[in-house]
Amino acid sequence: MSKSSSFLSKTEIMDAAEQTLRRFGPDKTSVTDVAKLLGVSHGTLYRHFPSKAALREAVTERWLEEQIVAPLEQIVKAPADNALAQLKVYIARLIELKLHYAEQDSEMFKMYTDVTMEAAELIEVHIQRIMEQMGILIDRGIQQKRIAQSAATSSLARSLFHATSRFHHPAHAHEWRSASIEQEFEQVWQLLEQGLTASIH
Amino acid sequence: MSKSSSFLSKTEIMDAAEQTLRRFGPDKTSVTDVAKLLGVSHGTLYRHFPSKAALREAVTERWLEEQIVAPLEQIVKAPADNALAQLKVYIARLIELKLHYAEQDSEMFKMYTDVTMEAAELIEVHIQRIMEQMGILIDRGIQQKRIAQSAATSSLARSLFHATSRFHHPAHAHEWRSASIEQEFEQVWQLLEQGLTASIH
DNA sequence: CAAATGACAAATAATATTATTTGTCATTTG
DNA sequence: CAAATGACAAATAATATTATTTGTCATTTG
Repeated sequence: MSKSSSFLSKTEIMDAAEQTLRRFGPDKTSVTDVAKLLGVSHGTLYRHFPSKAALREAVTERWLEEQIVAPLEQIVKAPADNALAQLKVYIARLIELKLHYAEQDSEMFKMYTDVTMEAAELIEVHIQRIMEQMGILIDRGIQQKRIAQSAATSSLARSLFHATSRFHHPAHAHEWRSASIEQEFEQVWQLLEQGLTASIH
Repeated sequence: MSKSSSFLSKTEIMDAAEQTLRRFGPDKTSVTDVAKLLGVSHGTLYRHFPSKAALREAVTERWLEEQIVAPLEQIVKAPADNALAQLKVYIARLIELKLHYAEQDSEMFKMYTDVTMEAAELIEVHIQRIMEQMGILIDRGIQQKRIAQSAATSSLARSLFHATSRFHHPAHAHEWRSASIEQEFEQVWQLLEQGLTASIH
């Protein structure tokens, strides 16, 4: 992780912070550890981030964008003749990604879980991003006459997000080990899908 | 809290434990504190409960039964010409009760939150109780042709429980302060209700 | 003799002490 | 002169030490 330019950039600091977080976990990484990895004094980091919390949040925000929102954007961008099926794929993928990172990138997932408790604003923005993506799929479904226009798109997106919280909210991560969790989502989805299509079939 | 009979009963111990939990909170109450309140040696309590965890769980189980399940049973028992509306009242009341105790009986609610993390079995039994009650209302709704028999009653009950987790699971308690929480439930319910009634209207 | 006691060891928690970390800012460096 | 440094105080965390709590069981009590 040698610096490419003469001056230290936010990105370089965030890269080093992420690496340190993965190694020591969010409880054990200090600003000093990150500075040590970069070969600079810890005071330098305070010229780029106003506080440790700001650095943690910046790293988490980027992680969410790259690891969760970007892969989901692929689904939204892909052409689909059945937007309702696509919406299910979208939500199933959201759940799958959360489960995957909870297991495979546990320290960064813990960081994200911590930030969820502390930085409500950042998380609200992230949820907003997810709901916007879902909104696109819902609108597409309405145009295809596969989803009934029973409420505003944004309300529907929010309701779908909340109704599936158990499957993607980090507070429930320990419940994801259950053998029946996939089946449980499947059944919740059946109910929601019937709600979305009501008065069409 | 003077003992009514010559021998110490489980109930007396649980009463004293509940009183102590309310006063000191689940983190600060020791078995010795409970024994002190009863005027007995702490060893005596171990003749009635195998461990502190068992006592905590017994108290929580009783609390859930009395404070949550019993009031809900009133709704289930009441005669209703519209079982679907009754089902909504049931779930709204479940949410209202959780919110009420989170605010008004915070130490016992904290005890319940702790137990939810530790004693999965006890909580699974409690959820089972709730789902049985919901099952009765769902069956009633099917008979009244207000709910479509799209899946097994127990599956529907479980799905409704999971889809509304955000509003009654203690891990979300801090989110219940949001001003829009009631409206959010209202919208999730609209979607679920349309799912439940699909192919009837 | 069933119920309760209380002395005891091991585990856990609380407190006191020491070490690290966070955040600032006057000074240094390229 | 913008960027980085490093000395410093205050806040926080880690460790060591002491006190309490948990759980057991041989003995006592009504």
